[in-house]
Amino acid sequence: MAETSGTSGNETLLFLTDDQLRKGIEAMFFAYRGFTADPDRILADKGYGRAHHRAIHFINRSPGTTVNNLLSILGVTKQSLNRVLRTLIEDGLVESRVGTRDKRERHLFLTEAGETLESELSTAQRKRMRAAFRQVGPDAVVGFRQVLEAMMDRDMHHHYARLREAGE
Amino acid sequence: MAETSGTSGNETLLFLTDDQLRKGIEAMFFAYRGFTADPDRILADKGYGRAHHRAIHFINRSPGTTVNNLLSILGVTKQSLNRVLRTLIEDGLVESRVGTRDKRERHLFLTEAGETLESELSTAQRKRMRAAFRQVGPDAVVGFRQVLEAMMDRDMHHHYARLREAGE
DNA sequence: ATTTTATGTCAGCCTTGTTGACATTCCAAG
DNA sequence: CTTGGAATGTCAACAAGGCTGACATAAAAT
Repeated sequence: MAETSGTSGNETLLFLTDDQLRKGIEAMFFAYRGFTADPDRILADKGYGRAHHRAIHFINRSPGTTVNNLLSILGVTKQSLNRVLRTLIEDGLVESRVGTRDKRERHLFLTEAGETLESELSTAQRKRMRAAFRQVGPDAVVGFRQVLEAMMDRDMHHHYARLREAGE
Repeated sequence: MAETSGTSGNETLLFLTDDQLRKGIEAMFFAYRGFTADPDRILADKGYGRAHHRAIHFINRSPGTTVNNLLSILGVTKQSLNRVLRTLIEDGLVESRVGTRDKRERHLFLTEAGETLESELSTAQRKRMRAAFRQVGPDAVVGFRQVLEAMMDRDMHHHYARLREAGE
């Protein structure tokens, strides 16, 4: 969090041609496909989709999170998330506990089975990320993260930073 | 193409914790949302989706490309692409010419209206990419592209490289 | 000439996004 | 206390864009 503070002086008048920018755009497109490819394969076997993966990931990251909190992270409607959550709960991967302080809220947890799937998915995804990071070296990794952070919307960066706090 | 040649010696035994990798994964997730946000808004107004954007982008990149070539780039089924192409053709954004040498093929071109929309979309997307690149500086940009390339599947990297040739 | 292959189209299904209507719970104002 | 509004979660129905299967046509092979 220290190194990304503000627009600190590096407004080095860069000549960025449309070509350079377009390469970045296309790289982003093709890389994202690779990024999701391994989890997608695993999920397809079990009858789930990418939406299930996202839910599982962020429930694992913040056990006990509420549906509403999850909604603002995922940026979908509650109705859309609800469908996914319902199947995960029915299948025994996620547990939904009614809030004690506020009974309107549902707090979400992964069951053991849920943690097993989460582990399988994130292991596959980390494996690819690790290979890429190793291939290019630590400086490139820093640059990678800097650009991605600069590309996020403000509120997404907020969620990203809050998750980082917790994990660090 | 010169600087990315092979696994050249930088296999520097990196200690990559699961935490570091997960940060990369989450950065990728949140950043991709930002990456598509501006075009998505423009498209929604006109009744199109992200799939239309992808088709328009790559037709613009390779005018006269065939449906089959587009398919392998986009990585979807021809039936799925066909639905999108049909609406674009009906709406007069894309022109489909039957091949002269091989009459089975359809060659795809943007019409003037298609080029107008393409320009609107790519201008918005480049604007965000440019802002991000400027914010973080040229070294970070290099690292960004290196990681993304290392994350692509082999065949996607192939398409990426072929497009780069043409644009350079 | 007839079969096989390549390419593109049409029909129908599934996931996952959307909006609208609604039930429950909490809280604040009367 | 009760009543009206806000917050939260659920149910229903629809749209976009993936998918597979069946099929038409053109080219190539036998």
